[in-house]
Amino acid sequence: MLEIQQLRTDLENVTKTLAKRGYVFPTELFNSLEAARKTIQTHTQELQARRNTASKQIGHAKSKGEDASGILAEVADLGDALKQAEIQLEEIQNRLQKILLDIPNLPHESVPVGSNETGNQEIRRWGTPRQFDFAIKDHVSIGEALDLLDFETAAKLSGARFSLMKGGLARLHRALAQFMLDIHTQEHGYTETYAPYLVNRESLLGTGQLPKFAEDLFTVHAGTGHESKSAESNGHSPAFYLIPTAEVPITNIVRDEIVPLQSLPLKFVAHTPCFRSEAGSYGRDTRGLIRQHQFDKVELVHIVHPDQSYIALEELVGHAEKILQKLGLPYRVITLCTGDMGFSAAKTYDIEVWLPAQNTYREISSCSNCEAFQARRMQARFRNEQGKPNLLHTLNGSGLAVGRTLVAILENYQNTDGSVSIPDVLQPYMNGLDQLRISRGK
RNA sequence: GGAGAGGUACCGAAGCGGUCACAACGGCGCUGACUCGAAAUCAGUUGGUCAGGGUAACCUGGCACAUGGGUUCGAAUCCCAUCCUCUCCGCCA
Repeated sequence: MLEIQQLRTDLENVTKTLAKRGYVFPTELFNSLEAARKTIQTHTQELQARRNTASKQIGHAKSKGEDASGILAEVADLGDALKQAEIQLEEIQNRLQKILLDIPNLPHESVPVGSNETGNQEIRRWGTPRQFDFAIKDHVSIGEALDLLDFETAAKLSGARFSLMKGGLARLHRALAQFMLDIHTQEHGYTETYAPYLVNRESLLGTGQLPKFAEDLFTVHAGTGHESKSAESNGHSPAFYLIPTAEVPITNIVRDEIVPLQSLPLKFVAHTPCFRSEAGSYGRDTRGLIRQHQFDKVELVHIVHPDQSYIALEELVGHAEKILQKLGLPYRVITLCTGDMGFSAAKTYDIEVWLPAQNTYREISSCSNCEAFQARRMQARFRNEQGKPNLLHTLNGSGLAVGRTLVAILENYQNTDGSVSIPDVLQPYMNGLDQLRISRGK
């Protein structure tokens, strides 16, 4: 959410900056609502002030045993007028609030301007893609040939865009998450957290997934015990939402809080499943583990002093990169352009890992500085040097998406005989196993 | 699921129809005194949010007693609904 003050005083610049990311600000609507708000709010507050003084006078008079009927008569029709004004004001405020909640964050000045992913800027590469002297397979073929990956059964259990992993692959998946958590807690100073996978509406409003992106989320309704009478069909609002990323519960830790200055920065890491409906992505990445309704992610969140957030963003990307370096997976880092950034971000770096079967780099992490955008929605504050509450800055980034990292390992570490080597750093997590290979029935 | 207690500022907590929300009383924070300095002690003081006005420090007013309704000239206080926390019982991985 942007600061409404900024819209009032600097609307021209704000709309210009928003236009860079393709957002058309409803200037006329906003201005007319603002004008109405101003008169109605002033009027309402005047009526309230009159009611307050009159009531106080009545109280004084009655306590002294004097006659208050004069003032009572004076105030008789104030109630109706006030109620009407309050209703009007609330309606206007709601409409303004709705506009405000729909406006994306302002891009930082360092963000390249562009309308889509072609405007993104590569800023560095690490590692050299391996040269294969045999015909390489993609991760689906590799996993299925090893009898460790089974999409058909997953479809039977749940439907499309779900996966079933077994044996060494399931273990490798677990190993990756453990490895990432260990590095981030032991080497990068994060606090490990375990958080709810179901969250309420307020949390999603706080981080910006709601109200605009409801169709991307899975909802959970409280059970009635009767399938036919499920609350869903009654049109009740959902009791919970499945988290699309751990960013939601973790960032909302500081919602409605005033954090003491000396406890900053807060750095949290969490390994959670993520649930996304992937509405609007039909036909894209339908094969394999790249785009699933359910996937695991290790998420990094920073809660920082506003002066520190761009330093923190560089650190955050570095922490995610470290994982890929330790795994020996080639990657590149790109700065998303204004048109390709997410709703809440002021600046985003994507890390893309090399996938040989696709002969390209694919997103494996997205690291964003949201500045005060989420903090303003959440009323997440700290007590500043002067002892006054100030909005925090929030950042989040994947460190990393576990499923996609698994894909990268399968493809980059595949061998000519169909086996897959396990990176050295993961072997301790695999009970010393150094390869995934055919072993029937296991 | 049953019974009870509770949700008031940064924290603890009093208030239980008007003169205690300009929120008592503690703590915390800040300022000053004492001290070489600190601790302790003593004194003072502030604390959320929105609007209007002002370059500004500030001024004026509104809102905020879990949330949303209701009763009333007036609600933290009375009534209704919902959420959450705690204690006990039951059930349970």
